Amino acid sequence: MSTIRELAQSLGLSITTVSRALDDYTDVSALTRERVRAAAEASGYRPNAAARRLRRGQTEVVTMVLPTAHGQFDEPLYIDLLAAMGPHFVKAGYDLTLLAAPPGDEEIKTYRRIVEGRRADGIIVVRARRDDARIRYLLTTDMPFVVMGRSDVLGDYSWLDGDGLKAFSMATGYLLALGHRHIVHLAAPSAFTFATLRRQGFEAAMKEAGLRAHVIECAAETDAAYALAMQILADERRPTAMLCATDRRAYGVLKAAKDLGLTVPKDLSVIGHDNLQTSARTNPALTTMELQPTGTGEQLAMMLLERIKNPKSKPVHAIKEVRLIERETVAPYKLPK
Amino acid sequence: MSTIRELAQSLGLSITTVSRALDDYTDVSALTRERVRAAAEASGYRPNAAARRLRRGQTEVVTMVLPTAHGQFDEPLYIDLLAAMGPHFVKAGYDLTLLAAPPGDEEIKTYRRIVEGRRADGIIVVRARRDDARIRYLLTTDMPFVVMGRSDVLGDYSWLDGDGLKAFSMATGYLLALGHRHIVHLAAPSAFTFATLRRQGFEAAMKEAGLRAHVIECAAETDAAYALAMQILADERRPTAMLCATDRRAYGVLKAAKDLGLTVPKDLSVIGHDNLQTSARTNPALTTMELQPTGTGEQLAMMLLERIKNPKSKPVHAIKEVRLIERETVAPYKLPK
DNA sequence: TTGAATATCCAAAACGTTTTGGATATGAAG
DNA sequence: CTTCATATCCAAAACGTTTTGGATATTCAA
Repeated sequence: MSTIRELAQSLGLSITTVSRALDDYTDVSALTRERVRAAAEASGYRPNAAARRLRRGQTEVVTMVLPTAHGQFDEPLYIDLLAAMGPHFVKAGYDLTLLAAPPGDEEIKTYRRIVEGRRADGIIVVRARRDDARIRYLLTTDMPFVVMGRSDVLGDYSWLDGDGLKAFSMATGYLLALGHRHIVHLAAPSAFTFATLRRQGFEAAMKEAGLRAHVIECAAETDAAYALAMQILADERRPTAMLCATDRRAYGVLKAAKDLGLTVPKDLSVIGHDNLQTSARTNPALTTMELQPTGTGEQLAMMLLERIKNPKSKPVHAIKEVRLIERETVAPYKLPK
Repeated sequence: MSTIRELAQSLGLSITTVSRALDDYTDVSALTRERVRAAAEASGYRPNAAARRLRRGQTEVVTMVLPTAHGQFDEPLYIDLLAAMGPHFVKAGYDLTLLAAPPGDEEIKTYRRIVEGRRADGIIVVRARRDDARIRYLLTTDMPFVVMGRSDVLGDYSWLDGDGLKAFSMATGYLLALGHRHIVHLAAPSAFTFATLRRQGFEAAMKEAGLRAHVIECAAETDAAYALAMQILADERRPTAMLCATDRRAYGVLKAAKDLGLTVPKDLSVIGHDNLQTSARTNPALTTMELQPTGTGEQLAMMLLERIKNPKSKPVHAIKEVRLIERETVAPYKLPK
């Protein structure tokens, strides 16, 4: 229960001097500074966070709001991101707060609570949507924020995204080079920007090869992908390869193939995207794509810290390369005898 | 940038009355209360969190510190826990802050920072150790906390744990009933309480059956389990079943079996514990044990809220049942011809 | 009509910092 | 001996709430 007042009293100094000594001001003598330092250390004094925040007008907190469908953090991807950003915020003196909010009304309310109650100095918005109410709202406030993913919302804000278009174009090219001609793209709902970009990459590559681009939209859940894949793969004119917008969708495809007695990759090649931890351990191990997660977290953290420190600075946009991770779910297409 | 002062001024009321109106005090008339409410709603007024925290002496924040080896949140288990607790804290008006700290000096420093800087009203300690410096430290403070797992540290504090002893005793009995006689238990380091309990469960069941209990200690990482399993399973007198302290260790065993050309479960039965999301998707799907995650999160949240609200109340201890999830990695033992 | 009870309001203090705007002493320069 | 710069310190204000301890009307009972 030690306050700066008690500490000052025990040293026979004013609280002003103690405060300034601890904060490296030049108008306190080296001797006094050391004396104060030692006493603070010994008594375990630490400034009351609420008082300092009130006076300074900043919270030393950044918040990430996870969009979550049923009260669950269902995206391991964002947990990894969180993990990667954590240390950088800590080093800069910020706590990282995590909140979950279901999309819709509740989501914007959560953002308002943070902004209006001044509960954070900055916000990380993840899983950008093409028309994103969160971004639209934040642009009307002076709360610094960065976005993971791209959005169609216009305005000056920093964002970072993987190059989904190029990645899916390359992955398609990879399958084409292996002889596949009938490829189905299991896409995410077009409300998400990443879905559109990945789809465009697929379509561009197929078009260039003079082939028809077969796209099927699919909800995020593995079960939804499973149900869809069961239909697609039951057809005798089934595709020889499926390019999935996400790993979770790929899991559904893998399960459907297994249940239909198809061998992956002999009968069907599968590619995902995200490189979730699980993907290395599916059997066979999933061939997928990933945006280097650690570098990304650091970059995103730095982008936000810059926005906080210097709100007038020019927002930054970064498109990061996505790399293909070849594992065991892709094989050359062989004509059935 | 709206403050209670501005709101009061615009209404021609004192800030006292506005504050009390918003907080449902009885000494403000119904008419005034409604007027204040409406104005607050319209102007988007929300109390400044720092000011309210300073005055009230509470932070409306609870913190969970994840022990993390290399700056990574490596335990999906605790993420699920976090997800389960989140909504309950939100409902009670608390923000959930997440911090990561590597075990050792840095870990205690992180706890000191929270306690001494009054950065939280309560703390959730996870992955309890037999001699746990975090618990020892927290017991010297007046910070409310709850522990996930058991510890040998004596003192009055609330904790919740799965019944690992019974679970591993039952699982061993299950394998014995299927005819297995040569079972190896891949244990966690004995510094963790859960490791000791699970081991005791295994040993008790083996002893009752008059068999030798073969225990091998193994680091948490899948790779460590893999290396150990490669040795154990290469022996021609290899076990017919392996009971693993955690799913992550079981993954290593599964991989080793595959690399050695052994078929699971025909040649080797494997059981894990935790039921990580991934475990349902290994091939074959892992038979494992789990402590109901959602109920656990809620219970833990309630325990902490109770400690915060009523620090003098008697701490609570809960041992929750663990259930076996039968999937595809266990089969009866058949004599080789 | 008077006194007490009740209803409704508010001024000022307090929470623990950081920062503003000096005050005082010392030394150097003229 | 002044004057000015410099070094070192500090009292008081401010941040935006909540709470304490009344103050003022109004109503009711006698």
